[in-house]
Amino acid sequence: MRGNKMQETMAAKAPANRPRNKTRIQKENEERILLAALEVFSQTGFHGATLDKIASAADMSKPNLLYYFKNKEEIHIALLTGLLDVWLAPLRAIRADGDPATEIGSYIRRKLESSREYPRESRLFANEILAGAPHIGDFLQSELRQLVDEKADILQSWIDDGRLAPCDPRHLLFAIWSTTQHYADFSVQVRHVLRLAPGDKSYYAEAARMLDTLFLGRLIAPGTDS
Amino acid sequence: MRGNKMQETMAAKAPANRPRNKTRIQKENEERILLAALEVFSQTGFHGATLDKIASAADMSKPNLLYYFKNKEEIHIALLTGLLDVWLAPLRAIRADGDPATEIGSYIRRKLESSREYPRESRLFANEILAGAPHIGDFLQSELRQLVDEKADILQSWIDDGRLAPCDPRHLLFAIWSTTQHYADFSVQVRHVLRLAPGDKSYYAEAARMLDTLFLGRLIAPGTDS
DNA sequence: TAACATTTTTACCGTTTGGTCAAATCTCTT
DNA sequence: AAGAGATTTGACCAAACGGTAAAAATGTTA
Repeated sequence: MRGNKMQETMAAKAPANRPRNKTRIQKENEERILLAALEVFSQTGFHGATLDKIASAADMSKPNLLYYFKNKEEIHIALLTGLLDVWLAPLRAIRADGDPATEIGSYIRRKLESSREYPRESRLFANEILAGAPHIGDFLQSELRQLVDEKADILQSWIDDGRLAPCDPRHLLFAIWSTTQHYADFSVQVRHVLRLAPGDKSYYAEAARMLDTLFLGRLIAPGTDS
Repeated sequence: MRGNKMQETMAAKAPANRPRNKTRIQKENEERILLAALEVFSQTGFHGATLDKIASAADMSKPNLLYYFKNKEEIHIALLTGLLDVWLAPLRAIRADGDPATEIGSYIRRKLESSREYPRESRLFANEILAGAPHIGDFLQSELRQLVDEKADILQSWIDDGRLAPCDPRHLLFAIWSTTQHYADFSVQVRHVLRLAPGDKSYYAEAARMLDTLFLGRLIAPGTDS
């Protein structure tokens, strides 16, 4: 078939296609678009975001935006997939040969840090899960589940050794995820309850103390059985 | 002014108006609409929900739906405001004269029960907060904050009495909210990690055990300092 | 059952939105 | 400086969306 030349031409015309080195402009603009899209998606969710909003946030015309990403969903997926490794990184760092308290404490600190440094990413992720994970169902079933299995085994071994209270390791992870991400995803509520101005992140220090008490110390004083 | 008759006529024509007893049909249909809207809003968020979807879920034509609620936002607000009391109820029930472990344990159980029984409501609420609470900002600043202040005082008195570990009471509440609501809001993720089928809620038993260990027991075994 | 109010439907409208297309402009290499 | 390819733009479109108006149908009540 004499489609060879055809393919070359195609690849040159459409930048999002097959392996063809990216131009300087391509790299710059894709970056700009993703940054703008993160802002917009994390504020209004997938359906609330419009291509016009993203384009104007990226200081770019809508057709130009669509020159780099073929539709709205592709931008969303690009953002999410770029996110997943960041999301998993703190979990990956848990070591089997460490001390339970140290490892769990470090994990909590990393997740909390992640919430403080990347609240938009956290909200993007939360939105996706809330919506039923239409785009990252595969990730949840494969990469995430496998890594959780792996780390749950480590936690289980600590339980078996009597160094950790008997509990379902996966639910322990759920508790860490929810408490740490809460400060990014529900920051509006947190701020209203604490009477803080928008953008004030001073509550993270107290949050860290609370989570240390909760996960590493004990909350209820002994000898207070009713 | 001879506008009296005018007012009466107005009130009769527009059902959503001033105090005029609701018809049987009005009560039925408003209920149907709110139920359908809860389903749709909780699945796709405010922007993802369309009047057509809600109408068809309520088995009703769109103009007919708009005969009962004047626009999309009004339906959303009606749902949310109906929700807030339910959301606060478990917190209200905390008693100052109770035992810390008992009170906190009961509170957790009530919140967890709420997540299991009303996951759609929980997701609706989560969506609203995630979006920056555009419709319930007032609630957060007034009712919620006041009640939290009140209950935080109770927790603080327990801390002062040495019956509860020193910690910021508000952050303790955050931890309870996040961990319990996580099972409703992030159920997709929970199910994927646990390899459960959609609709399977069997994980709530284990969740309750985990949260008891976390909040009422101690997670890290003593004497394991590194 | 007649009169009146309530409810439902049909047909429609303006706007927003995701997306296309071809022409124009810019950039880079030779 | 010229030519090829990459990028940007303006003009446009069909579908979806939120919402309206008025007539038709139904329910209620005296």
